[in-house]
Amino acid sequence: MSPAEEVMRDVADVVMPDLLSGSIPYQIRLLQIASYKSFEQRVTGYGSAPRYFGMLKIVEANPGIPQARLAEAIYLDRSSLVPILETLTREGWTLRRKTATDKRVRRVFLTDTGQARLQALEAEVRAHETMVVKGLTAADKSTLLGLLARVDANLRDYFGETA
Amino acid sequence: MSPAEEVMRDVADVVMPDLLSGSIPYQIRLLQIASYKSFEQRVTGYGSAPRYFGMLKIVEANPGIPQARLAEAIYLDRSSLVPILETLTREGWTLRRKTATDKRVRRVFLTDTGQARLQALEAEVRAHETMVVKGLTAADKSTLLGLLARVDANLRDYFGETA
DNA sequence: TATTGTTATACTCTATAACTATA
DNA sequence: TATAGTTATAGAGTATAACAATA
Repeated sequence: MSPAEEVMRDVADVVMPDLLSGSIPYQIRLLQIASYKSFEQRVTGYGSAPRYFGMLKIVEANPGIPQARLAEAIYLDRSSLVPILETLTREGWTLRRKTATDKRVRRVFLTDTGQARLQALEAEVRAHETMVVKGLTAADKSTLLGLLARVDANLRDYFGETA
Repeated sequence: MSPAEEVMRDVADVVMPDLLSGSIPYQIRLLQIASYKSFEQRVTGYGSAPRYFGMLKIVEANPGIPQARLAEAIYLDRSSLVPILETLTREGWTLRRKTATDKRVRRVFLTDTGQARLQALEAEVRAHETMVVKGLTAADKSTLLGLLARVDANLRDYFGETA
């Protein structure tokens, strides 16, 4: 068997192109996938809530937010939010109330038990974040968030110009 | 109408919780979504290839890589890779050849035209990256990649310990 | 006319399990 | 027994278009 006929048997032997290793969007993408997977794997026992933790925190901070505003805040079409709220309402996290002054609008709230369970979930979220940023000093984290914010500003400019 | 009855009309009025603004995994997640969306919106005329650019670069750097190794390199199940390769092969980017020494294995290559078109696509990818990191110095980019690599190391440790 | 929430629908992406052929 | 590729299938998650109610 000539060397050219041998078959690669181990991922460790795969050559990663420099272009990818040095690409900030590519690294962010890989990191996001790994971070999200580890989060979902670790945080169990909260039904569908972990994946909507950010959204639930926004509801907590904006009690009675209209569905359309909530959808915009998490960059979803308002039709995509409907099944999510149905699930979270069925699981007891959220409730929707009609608005007296504008009968088109339904306002979203946390239930009392949703509020309480969100505290417990938040502790798990913080623990996960601690794992993710282990070894980074407060200055490192601040630097990282600052650089990510600058990248985010570029993307907002881009969408602002093209929208 | 009492103030409490007024309805929020603008996303700008939504309060973003500090926990989210200061969360590195959450910011990475939002950034990834925005970055990927801007990339797909900008780079057109290359069929399905833009979303698999990273994979195509890995094939380029590892000509003849077995499907199973390629799937591992991009963190996909090997069954998920099959329809992707069927599409890219149908569009003329890739080809698969059986291996003489191990008849189970199919090795993946770029076609000549795939190789040539990948050069043109790469120019678009670089232009997109330039937009994303606009305003960052070489030192900033290096710092950002270094901090992301440290986060990535934490996640690899985590998966290494739990797998 | 425009907005809100909803429904119907379709498409993309992914994993799991089971199969075949080979090793 | 284990591995490589495939197929069938199912489940998220999302968007678009069209609708009724309301502004």
